[in-house]
Amino acid sequence: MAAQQGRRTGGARQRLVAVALDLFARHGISGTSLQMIADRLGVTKAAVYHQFPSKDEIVQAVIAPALQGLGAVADAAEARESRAGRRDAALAGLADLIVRNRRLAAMLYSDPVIAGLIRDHPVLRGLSDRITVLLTGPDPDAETLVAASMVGGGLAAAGVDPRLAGLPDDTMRALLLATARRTLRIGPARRSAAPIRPAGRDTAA
Amino acid sequence: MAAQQGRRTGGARQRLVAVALDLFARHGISGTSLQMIADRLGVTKAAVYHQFPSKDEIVQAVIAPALQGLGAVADAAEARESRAGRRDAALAGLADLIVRNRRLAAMLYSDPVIAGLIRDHPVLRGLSDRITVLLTGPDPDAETLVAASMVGGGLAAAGVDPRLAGLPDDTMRALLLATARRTLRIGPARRSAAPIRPAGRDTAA
DNA sequence: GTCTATACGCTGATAGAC
DNA sequence: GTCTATCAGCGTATAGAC
Repeated sequence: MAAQQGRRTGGARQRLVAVALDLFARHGISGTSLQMIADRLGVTKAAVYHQFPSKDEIVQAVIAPALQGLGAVADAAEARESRAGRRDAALAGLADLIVRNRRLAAMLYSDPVIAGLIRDHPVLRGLSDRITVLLTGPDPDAETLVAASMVGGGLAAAGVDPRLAGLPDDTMRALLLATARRTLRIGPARRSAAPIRPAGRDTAA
Repeated sequence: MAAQQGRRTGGARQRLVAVALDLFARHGISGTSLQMIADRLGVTKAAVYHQFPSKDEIVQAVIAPALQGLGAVADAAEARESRAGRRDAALAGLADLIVRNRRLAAMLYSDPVIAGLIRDHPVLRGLSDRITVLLTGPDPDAETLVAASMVGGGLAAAGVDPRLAGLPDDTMRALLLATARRTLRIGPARRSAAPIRPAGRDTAA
């Protein structure tokens, strides 16, 4: 693993974000110190502080691509005319995002620090709500709500599951989508719900 | 495993474990300091250290009932004769455990510290593997593995979802079970798969 | 961009009085 | 069971040299 040291052109900033993502996913955000990040990069803490003014800004930089991806998925899905179309597009977009950013997605879903961020930050909260509405419709009953909750958590959990790490992306995406649709009581996906390409892939673990 | 300390003498210990669970669930284990626990109890850190020799032992005490519950579920499920019976019993037991220990279940599933514990501790790892085998059978294909992974993560996610916090336990248990069975491509539950009563309920937040 | 050096609060943890 | 007092180490963060 040890994230592509060979990339000479790649800025120090990019390498820092990559190792931070890896450490955040493994130890959690609170469980990751700037010292750990610096050690992994082979530099000192001060060098880290040269790139980012605070740990919080590192967190922000790490999750930025995922937020951008989620925003793009929500935008695209909301543009559909039918409710089923919006739901299908959101689901396909989510599955695709998870596959291409496996660890990042799980971190977004499970880290308590992120949960606090979503709780407090209006923009993030709004994004989270938009996705929920896309999946469940405006006034979901308890059954739909439970299914949507399980799909969200299930997608994120599958994304990091080490037993699934070896699955090719295409297979993984198809299985995630099919299983999620079954959970939500939707029939097999139609071809129309093509994934979108918003955010870059996770740097290799 | 410090479940039933002598009613009078164990009062402080029980309260400590209860607030620790609440704080762990909210901020994660790494994000919870002994100072936070002490403050919530209205005592000093030294008083906390009088009850437990280390933070690690507090973590152990918090997750003990869940581990005991999981062990009981696995034992009961493995006693069934048919594979479908084992799978059904495991699923029903899991759903029941989650409902009665909502926050604890989610913490077990998502905290990086717990993940490390499971990775390193042979007993915990074995328990986790037993549950997986009960749900998927001995040699699962990729599709079954994805479904099982999503069910596990989904159950835990639903357990803490604030949108579902108001659902009565009976409703929640039934919906979790039905949705999980659908995800795993199993028909409606038969009456035989009755839940087991291993661990106490979460202490209120 | 990276380094050394440093500040200072908070961390988990210990010792001993009440 | 709880307290005060104290510890070494690590946490984030800053200043200034190279």
